Amino acid sequence: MDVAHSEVLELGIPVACRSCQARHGVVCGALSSSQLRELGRHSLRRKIDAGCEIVAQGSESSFYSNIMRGVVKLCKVMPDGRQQIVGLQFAPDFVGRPFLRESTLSAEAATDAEICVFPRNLLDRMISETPELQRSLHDQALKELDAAREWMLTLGRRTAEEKVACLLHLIATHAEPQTATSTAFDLPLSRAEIADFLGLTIETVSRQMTRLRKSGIIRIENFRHIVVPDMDELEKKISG
Amino acid sequence: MDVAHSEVLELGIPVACRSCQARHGVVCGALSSSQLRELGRHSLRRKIDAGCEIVAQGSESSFYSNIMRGVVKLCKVMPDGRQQIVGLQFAPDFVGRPFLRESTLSAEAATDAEICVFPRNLLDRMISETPELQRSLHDQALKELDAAREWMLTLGRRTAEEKVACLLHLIATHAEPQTATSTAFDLPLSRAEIADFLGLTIETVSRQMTRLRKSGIIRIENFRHIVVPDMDELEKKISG
DNA sequence: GCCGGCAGTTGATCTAGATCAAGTCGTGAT
DNA sequence: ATCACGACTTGATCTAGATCAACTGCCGGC
Repeated sequence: MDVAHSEVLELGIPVACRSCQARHGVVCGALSSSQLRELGRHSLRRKIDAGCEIVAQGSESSFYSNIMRGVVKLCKVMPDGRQQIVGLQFAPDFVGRPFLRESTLSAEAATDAEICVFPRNLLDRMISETPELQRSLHDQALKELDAAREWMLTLGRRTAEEKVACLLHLIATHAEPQTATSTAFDLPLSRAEIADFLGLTIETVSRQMTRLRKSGIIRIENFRHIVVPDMDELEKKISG
Repeated sequence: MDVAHSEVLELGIPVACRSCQARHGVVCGALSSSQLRELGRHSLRRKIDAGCEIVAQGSESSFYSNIMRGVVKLCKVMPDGRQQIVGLQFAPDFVGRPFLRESTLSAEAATDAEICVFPRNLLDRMISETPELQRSLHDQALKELDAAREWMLTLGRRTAEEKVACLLHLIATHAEPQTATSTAFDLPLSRAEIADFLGLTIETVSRQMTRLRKSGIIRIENFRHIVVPDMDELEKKISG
């Protein structure tokens, strides 16, 4: 986090400033400075290691968070162990389910991450007092809903190769482009996680990755680092 | 609609009353009587035949609606014609995408239906003026998001038989139960639509339906009418 | 430097569900 | 009554992706 842009609040916890909302999360951008100060007094900034759980499926959670850095995966698991990743979240997304205490999914850091943790009661009160905050959370919920439905199309109707291309495209759009057409990024997910996101097996994911590599659409360096020389070529694999 | 419970407003259009929100849609339940009167003055109640489109994918829509009766399906289609139903909506759900003019999906009546159509501009104004309305739409968005993610698990990780059981379960929970354990309902979707909802083909849907029939979990009368003698048995097919 | 273990790849085989091809049933028009 | 058509079912076959089984390459501990 860019400390020059943050307010350092009571307890020494940097939370956010109003002038650069995008960097600091959907929550903080919608609050007045006195609300921010109060929230900061009760919030905690935490470093999270990859793989560490933020919210557990089926548990009651007494806090919300904002992602400040890193990638968070949202998972659902069935009693028999089958697993599906139902969404990825990037900074500055909000993590938590307003208006419902029990979580129907788990949130887990996919990479090392930093989050800002808010007490649930306090934030709930602020939501009901601050239409601008309600609006900003409503807005995020709708974006997630659009993304979820787009992914339903991918899960239900695309081939394995298209699915993998979709995943690479999704992650590429959250990375800084290198030039007008090319992008490079580190995959935040293992092959097993990609499989659980796409409804495939590890082996098929691997095969489709090498297919895309052999066709020249991507380069793979050290398993996790991906180079896309031409995003248009990648998009052609998706549109169907 | 229960006319005894409605206010008949200017233009003779019955819209809603505050005392029985559930019957009349998430929008009307959150409004004051003067807002209701204003909204009613610019709203239209419409009967819609099965198959008729309410909002087209990719189009700009200048209205929202509330479902008063019937079932609405939300579809996404790919350029090459592959199709995925990404959600079903029942009365009293709200139809439309707040904060975004262009629709990324189409909404189509799955059965004969009745909807209440609101001008977009007017309702947008009311949303920004009425935290209670914002809250109620936020709440519906979150419910749809939960449902979408549950369905992602179904699409990505369940077998064909489980998928069909999930669909029947979903529709059964929106029908009036007959006794403590048994339910009966008319399917609002054709086999082709069920296939597009589950990411399967017509033939597999049909085969799995007869499998469930032969195993005694459901009875099928006249193709479209389903009897579930014991909902617990149906749920067992789902949990995995 | 060697060893063990995890993450990923690649190959051989199997199978759930797709595809192709007849069917049946029910309904509405002539 | 008969025909035509659309919605659904059923059967035979095919195939994309799953499963099973090596194998590679990297990284960390000793």
